[in-house]
Amino acid sequence: MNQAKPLRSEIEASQGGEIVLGKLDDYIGFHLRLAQNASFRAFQRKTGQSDLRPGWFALLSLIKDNPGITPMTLSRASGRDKSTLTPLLRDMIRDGFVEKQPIARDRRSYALFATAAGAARLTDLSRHAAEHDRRLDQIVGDRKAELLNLLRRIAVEIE
Amino acid sequence: MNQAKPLRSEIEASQGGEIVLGKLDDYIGFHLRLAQNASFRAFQRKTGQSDLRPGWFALLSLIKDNPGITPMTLSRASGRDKSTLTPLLRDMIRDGFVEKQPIARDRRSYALFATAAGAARLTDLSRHAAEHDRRLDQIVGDRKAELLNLLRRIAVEIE
DNA sequence: TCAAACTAGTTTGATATCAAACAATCTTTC
DNA sequence: GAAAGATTGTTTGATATCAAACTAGTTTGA
Repeated sequence: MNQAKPLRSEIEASQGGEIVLGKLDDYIGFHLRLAQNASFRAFQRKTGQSDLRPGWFALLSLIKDNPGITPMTLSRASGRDKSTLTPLLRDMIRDGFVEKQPIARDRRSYALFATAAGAARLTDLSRHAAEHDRRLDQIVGDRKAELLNLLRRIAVEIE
Repeated sequence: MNQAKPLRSEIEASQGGEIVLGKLDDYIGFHLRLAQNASFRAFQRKTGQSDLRPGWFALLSLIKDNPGITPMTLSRASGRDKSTLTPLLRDMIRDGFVEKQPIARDRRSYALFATAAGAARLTDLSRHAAEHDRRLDQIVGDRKAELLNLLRRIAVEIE
């Protein structure tokens, strides 16, 4: 349908601010990406000045709250591929925010711990992250619980 | 708080499936990323076999529904930086799915149109995309309208 | 009118990300 | 207890993405 040559009026409309989303407007995946992208960029702008890499906050937080966690478990908890974590962990260890210890019963892996410097840095980052998320809280208002539930279900149930 | 050395029980717990999300569990941004990432990966797996690049679907759909749209407008509509679009558009034009035409009144820019091949490809992609989004629809059930509203508001209002 | 400010698109550089292939180690199965 | 299979972490290769710097063209305003 609508295979005909576009009308002049349609073309004119496309130049202005009147964008037709079409079927896209009904796609959860599309809006999910738009929202996440906008949120991620805003967070990055806020923390970028504070010499923080955006991926660090979630990882450091998880390591602090789960002392001895392994890279593989961390990968699942943070929703990122294990190979993505390799260079991030290397840098966090190099910079003294995280330490690794061998695991006796599995020599392939290692246990991760936040150092005192890591905990301090996390506190610092938490200020920015909390500020950012407070903005998100404002936007969603009293429907936050429901939103979180839906997002959790999407993350878990999609395969 | 909880600055003390981690208990052995905590360490053990971190190895298993019991992950403590801590403050993260209350962060919209965190769950947004998790959900988007999972959804994106699932979509990619579904369409990857069909020789489709995931970024193409939204762009092609927008070009088809907005004949004559410029890269800049497309950038805003798709939520991606203009420089991200450059190589994507180049490839879509090279492969004959999209055509560009000069704009008389602004020689810096150009107008984009979907070709017949592009429309055909879009139809093909739509099948996969619709299938994927039907899965998302199942997960969110009757709260879809509300979810879309929240996601739209986040994308627009965060700055 | 024409210089200054702005805007559109491209190029370049830096991250982030996944997936596949690999090596080392564990676990299972016979 | 040894071979086969599974799991963990790393390396490598391919995209996607943004931001900043750049070029070319347009708009503004003095």
